[in-house]
Amino acid sequence: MPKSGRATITDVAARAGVSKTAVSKVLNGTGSISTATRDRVLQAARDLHWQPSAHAVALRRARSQTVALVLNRHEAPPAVSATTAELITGIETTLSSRGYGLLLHLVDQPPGAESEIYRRLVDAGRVDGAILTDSVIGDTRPALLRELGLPAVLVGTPDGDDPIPHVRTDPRPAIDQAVDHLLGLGHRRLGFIGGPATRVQAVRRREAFEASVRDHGLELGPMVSTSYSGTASEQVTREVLTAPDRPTALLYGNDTMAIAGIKAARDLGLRTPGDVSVIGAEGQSVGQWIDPPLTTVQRNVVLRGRVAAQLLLQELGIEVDEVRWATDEELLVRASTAPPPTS
Amino acid sequence: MPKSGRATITDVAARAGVSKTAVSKVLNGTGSISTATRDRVLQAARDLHWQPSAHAVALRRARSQTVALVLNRHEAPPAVSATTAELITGIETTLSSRGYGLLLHLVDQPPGAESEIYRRLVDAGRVDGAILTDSVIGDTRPALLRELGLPAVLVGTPDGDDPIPHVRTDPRPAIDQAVDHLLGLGHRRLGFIGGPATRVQAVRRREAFEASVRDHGLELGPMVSTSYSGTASEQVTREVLTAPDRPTALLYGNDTMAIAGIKAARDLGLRTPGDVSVIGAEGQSVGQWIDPPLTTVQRNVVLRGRVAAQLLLQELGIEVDEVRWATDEELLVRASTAPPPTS
DNA sequence: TACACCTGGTGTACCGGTACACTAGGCGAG
DNA sequence: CTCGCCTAGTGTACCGGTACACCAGGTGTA
Repeated sequence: MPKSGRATITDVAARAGVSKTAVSKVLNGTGSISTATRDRVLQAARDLHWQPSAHAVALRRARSQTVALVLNRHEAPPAVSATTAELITGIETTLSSRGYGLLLHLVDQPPGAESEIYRRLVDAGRVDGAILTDSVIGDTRPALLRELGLPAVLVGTPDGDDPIPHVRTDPRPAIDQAVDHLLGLGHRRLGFIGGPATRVQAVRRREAFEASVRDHGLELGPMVSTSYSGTASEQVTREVLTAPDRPTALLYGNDTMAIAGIKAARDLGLRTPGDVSVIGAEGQSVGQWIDPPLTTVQRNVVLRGRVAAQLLLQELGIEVDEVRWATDEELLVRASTAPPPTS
Repeated sequence: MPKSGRATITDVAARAGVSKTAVSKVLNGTGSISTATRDRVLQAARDLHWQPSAHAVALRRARSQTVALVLNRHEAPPAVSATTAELITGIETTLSSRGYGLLLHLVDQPPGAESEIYRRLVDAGRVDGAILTDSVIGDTRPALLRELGLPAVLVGTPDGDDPIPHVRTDPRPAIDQAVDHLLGLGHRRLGFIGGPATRVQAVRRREAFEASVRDHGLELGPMVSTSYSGTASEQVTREVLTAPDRPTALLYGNDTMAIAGIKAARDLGLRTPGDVSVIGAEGQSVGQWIDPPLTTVQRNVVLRGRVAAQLLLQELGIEVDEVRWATDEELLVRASTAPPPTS
């Protein structure tokens, strides 16, 4: 008779008339068990709604089947942004298909001070691995996690030549597409308003832009690094557009910045794309509804999350489908870019 | 000598020269322990970087200190939307301040088919409670979770008079603010383009709008329920604006819908707010950068998440600060609303 | 003086699984 | 016929904590 409360392996064993060990073997497919017994056990398990206790298994195996995603909300108040949300989607989908859980953690301290968080997570044995994002210059997390013995994967570009497994996109091809596109339209003076100089991704992108412009035989226009927010972008854009010799086209670090930039231009009496062309990044869906529809460097963040999770599972010794990863960026031309004004 | 691998309670006990029981008592503040012993134990624990094994504790106590958030990505491909992201921020912040973890789960099946997910989570003892969102008409989840004995809290409005604890905002006050605002500008014919009729929140909002319009002594304009997406909104808006006797102002179910609506109007040659006034909902930050800046019914989703988590902790028997909750909606007037055209 | 009671501990079973050692019986080879 | 080996299991220690029973010694009280 199934009593109240959750069923245990002992209940299942009793109902099937076998030992606990037999049940365990059936469940894990280890050892040898006759088909008849197997079926009886499986039936008993179904009858009793039995699921092995995640904690008992974790305790015995010293494996929690859980992965941590620690997000830093120190610099960006909306810790979980729309992009992060997509990332989570990709990660979780892959993880759960392999029976892994995703433990989400938000941190308020500045990066680096998070070390205590990771240490706790590891010491308490809550997670088997971690996924990192938003790598910064001089990031200490990869080294910390190696020291703690916690497998980890970085979504983005590692700082320096840190050997942490990662999912990175070379920013150059998409930047080239954008620059080609603008040159094709007749632009000769391009500006760049990217993310903060503390972030590896932002720095690499900026470098790629510089290189691309030079390789095209152009002079560099204004280049600014600022926070990934609309507010910062609006202000910086105003400065860039009021300075002498203003650029006729602007590349931004993300779509929010680009949209805020368009507003800054508008406030100055400059039309987009008539007076200034604008290119965003990330490809959030809202870009297609605004006026003008935003030309942007689209990025497949869900895929990025999926690949990161696969990489981590691989790191944990789980069999996964072959991981293929080339790039996920592509220029999506809409209407915020046009030939420059004929001065 | 601290050996390799994680320290256990036995290591700490040995180092402090006491029994495991003593260490446990110190840690949990149960039983009586002299100050001297207490200090020795605490010191030993620090020395060894000891954190009690989450799984051992969970196994013994039959409590996992973890809460599930199951998101349904069946109807809305970007399972984790920007709004959901804010919700998560609120939930996680509160949870982790009490030592609780947040386990995130995405589901692809239609609502209802998720029951298997919850059952598994419960049977495996992975979580102590759950937070639900996006309640639908005829939602079976609250009943299911009651049957499973899993404490749960709903973010949103329960269907019918389901007794599930919840965080709900009466849509009426904010709708009244919006309607007052529009009437004050001189509008007399208002349209409503809201979320799908399957969603409780969307239905209540629509009812509130109807009631508000009637109570103001106006005739009802066109009212449409559609999916919470820009694509759907764009199409529906076009239909509403091309039908005879078109409204001069439109209320939307969220900001994305509103922004897509503005585009639809623009494509028809109608200016916002000159020809049609538009009001969004949710108050995503992008609304402030677009042209025109979006008037919207702002909502404090982070706070909503915080309160939901508090409620759940309370349900779990944890002491929490007094939970105060009144409403979190307010009309934020920007520039997408203006007097109607003088025909 | 005897007894109850409090303080500050110790010893051990147990939570629900898994790993490993071990065994009974059947069968093929020498 | 005997041995070895394979199949299909059983028995039990153990993972790292917590709960509960118990105990020594000091103090208060009748």
